[in-house]
Amino acid sequence: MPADAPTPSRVRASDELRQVALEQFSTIGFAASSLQLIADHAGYSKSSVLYHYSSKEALLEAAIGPAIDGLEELLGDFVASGRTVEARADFIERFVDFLLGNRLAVHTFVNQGQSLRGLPVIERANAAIRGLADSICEADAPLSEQMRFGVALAGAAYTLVAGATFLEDDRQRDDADVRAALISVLSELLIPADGRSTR
Amino acid sequence: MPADAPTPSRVRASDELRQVALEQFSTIGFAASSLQLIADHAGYSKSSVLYHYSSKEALLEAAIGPAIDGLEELLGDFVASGRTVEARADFIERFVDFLLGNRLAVHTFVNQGQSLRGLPVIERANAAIRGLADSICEADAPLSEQMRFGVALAGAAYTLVAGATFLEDDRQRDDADVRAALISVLSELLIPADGRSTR
DNA sequence: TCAGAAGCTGACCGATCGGTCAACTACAGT
DNA sequence: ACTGTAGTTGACCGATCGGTCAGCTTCTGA
Repeated sequence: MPADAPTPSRVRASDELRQVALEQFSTIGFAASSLQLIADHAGYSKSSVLYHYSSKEALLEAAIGPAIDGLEELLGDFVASGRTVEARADFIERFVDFLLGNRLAVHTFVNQGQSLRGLPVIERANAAIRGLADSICEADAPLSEQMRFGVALAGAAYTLVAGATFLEDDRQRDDADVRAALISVLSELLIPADGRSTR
Repeated sequence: MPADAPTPSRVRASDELRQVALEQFSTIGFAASSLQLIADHAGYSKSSVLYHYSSKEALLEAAIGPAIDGLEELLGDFVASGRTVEARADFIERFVDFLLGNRLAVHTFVNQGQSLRGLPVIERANAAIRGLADSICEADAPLSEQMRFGVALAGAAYTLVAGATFLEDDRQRDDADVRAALISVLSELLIPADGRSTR
């Protein structure tokens, strides 16, 4: 088989397993997602899962690793850019897009970042989240300012992510509408206006 | 032993176990908190845990049930009161106090409300959360308004709760300061001002 | 003194966990 | 036709899970 052929009509088994695993990890949790269950949902045997991924932890890494990469890149760019109002506005937009494009992965490492401590990939996610909080909000800022940032970021992430938990039977929103509304609310909270200052 | 004597100098074993269990459930998760682990942390045997609580699920119920009762009462009072600005302000204050007084329990059923679906006590918690979202924000409100409520409530809950996850090595905040800052931010988001309306 | 309840424990049970291993099939290159 | 490799699988392993049970102590009320 040519090396460049993307396995034309059939999806790769490893991709299938990674996607099924991500769905399980984000909905019922990593601990409760047994390899047997993932294998059943994907239509394979447990042994096949362990053939493509050397361990359950490796499967988690494959499932949420790329999203963490994206978050790290987002964080790096924001730090590199100035602390200007424009940089903030740009960051908010990219952050919302990131959330919308990585809902399941974000749900997984945000909700289980505490319980899964010790796993390298989770430590990486926690470091990124912490870096995000630190960079967007300096330590000497007043507490109400820090609280505003915390509520904005956590609220945005959890609202999207918990939409799957508590609003899933609701009519599915148009992503574009959600994006606009979320950017609006976040800007209101994070872009300095009237009396408040950036630092 | 007289029935009214509160076991004077010694704390009750069941209370001790309930507290240890709550700590474990909120930090490493319900699934990962084995009865053996809880027993070890409390200085009892696994059999003793199952003597005081008929099952692991009963232990969860004892650990987070009271907090859910409190949330339901809070919700009921808010629904009973009018939809006035004063009612909202009062609700925000009580809500923040509730979060501060039930951090571990809230952490548990907010973060694991999805993965633990099926357990009666968790269903009760999810119903309360959903009722809260529904009552504070009517379905016909504009999306940006709903998003504002979602970000506010979820952000507040998660900020306090994730403080334990990502900021625990930080110097511990004065609860009174946190309370004031959080009430300030939530009021800014939820109390209708300038152009926006209550419905 | 003694009956009995309360509290606590180790031994044990079946089920399930993550993971290993040898064997089987299908197919590519030679 | 032969060989090697990728993919897949069931059988199996030790560990741990939640839960049951019989038995041990300690104390109390009659």
